[in-house]
Amino acid sequence: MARPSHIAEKRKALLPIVARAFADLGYRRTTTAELAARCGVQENILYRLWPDKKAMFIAAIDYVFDLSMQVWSRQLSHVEEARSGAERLLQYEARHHGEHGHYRIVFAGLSETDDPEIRGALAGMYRRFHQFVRAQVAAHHGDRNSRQSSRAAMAAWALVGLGTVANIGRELGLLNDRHRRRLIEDAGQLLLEASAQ
Amino acid sequence: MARPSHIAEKRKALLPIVARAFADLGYRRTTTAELAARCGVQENILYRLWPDKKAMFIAAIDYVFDLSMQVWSRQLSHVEEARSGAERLLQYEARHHGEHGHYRIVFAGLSETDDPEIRGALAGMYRRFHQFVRAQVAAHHGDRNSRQSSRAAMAAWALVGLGTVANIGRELGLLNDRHRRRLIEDAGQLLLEASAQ
DNA sequence: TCATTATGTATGCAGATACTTACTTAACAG
DNA sequence: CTGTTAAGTAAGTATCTGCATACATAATGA
Repeated sequence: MARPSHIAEKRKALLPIVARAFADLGYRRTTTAELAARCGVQENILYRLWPDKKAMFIAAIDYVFDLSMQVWSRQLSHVEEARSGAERLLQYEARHHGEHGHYRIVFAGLSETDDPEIRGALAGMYRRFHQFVRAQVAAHHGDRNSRQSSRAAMAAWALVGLGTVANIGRELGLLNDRHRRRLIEDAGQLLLEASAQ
Repeated sequence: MARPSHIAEKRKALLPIVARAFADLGYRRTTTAELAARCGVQENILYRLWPDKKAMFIAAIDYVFDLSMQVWSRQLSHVEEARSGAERLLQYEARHHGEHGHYRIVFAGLSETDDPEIRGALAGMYRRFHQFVRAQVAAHHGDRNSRQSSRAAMAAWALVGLGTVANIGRELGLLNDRHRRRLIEDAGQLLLEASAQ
């Protein structure tokens, strides 16, 4: 009939702003009024794009995951024989880890883990994240898609932990850029090598 | 004059309850009304013990740190020559890591890191925590109080990260007890050994 | 005993906060 | 042109929240 909906595009356009708000303020302090103001719209418009505030938050979680996946696969697509994908990602992260502050959304979510929907979104996100890292580790070890060793899985979790503590250290001013970089590079390499059976 | 104050004792008595509330609910959702109800007192009584809600939260942060320090030093006091302190702590954590859910207070705090007081409390807590782990790692490496190597510092951060990701994995149901235990034991041992120069 | 101070109860309040309602305006298909 | 529906504006509401106040009671030292 009349006037096609542009809801999907609008969602896509506002999502980065919404995600930044949640990253800046955490879940509770990010009020719907604040979100609307940052987006330059009225609150009810946000409620036409998402059913409630929780859905906006979950969309933000998915957004930051998709974004870092995008960045990482771009990094992997640069064909280079000298280093494995894992090594290239490690080097990239050593330089750019967490520079957008998006991980703060994860911390915010981890304070709301008794909500089953938020918990589910976070769990799925971590699962996919870990799966990706684990595949890179396994490839580095030379396992070609065969049943991946549980050592690779363990190393992948440890690497995720490394990234997390690097973020915490940055956030709290306990690790400067140089230290953080060395931490990720050295400990990362160590985990990568030492876990190779 | 008249009637001595028991404020310090009351604070001490209520602190575990306050800490649990923050761990269960995060910072914002833990209302002063909720705190009062859990403590079985009226709100204004809490405000006689601490100047404001933020102070209650910071007290909770310190409390969980003191508590785990207490547990750890008890673990270290069991004299045993076969294993280093680091190894004993690792083994203990592999079995009991995060079982009180207190680390959720940290996640809550990390969502409020733009508040300078909370950030300061968290940073101090992490600093002392890391310092402790680092000393254990250095001792394991045989460095007897001399200038501790930066490798020990790095390994200590990685170990803290390991604990963090183990907590996240537990919280989100991504790591069961068995996996979490193996992760801490194996990756922990690996970090301990491989970082020894 | 009495002045002083801790402890406890009840209630108040100004400003959020998530979400809604009522209504106007503008785009597009037929 | 026109009927339909999306996009936008403005204001409202019920409830919550951190914190304050007013007042009664009880313990204690002098």
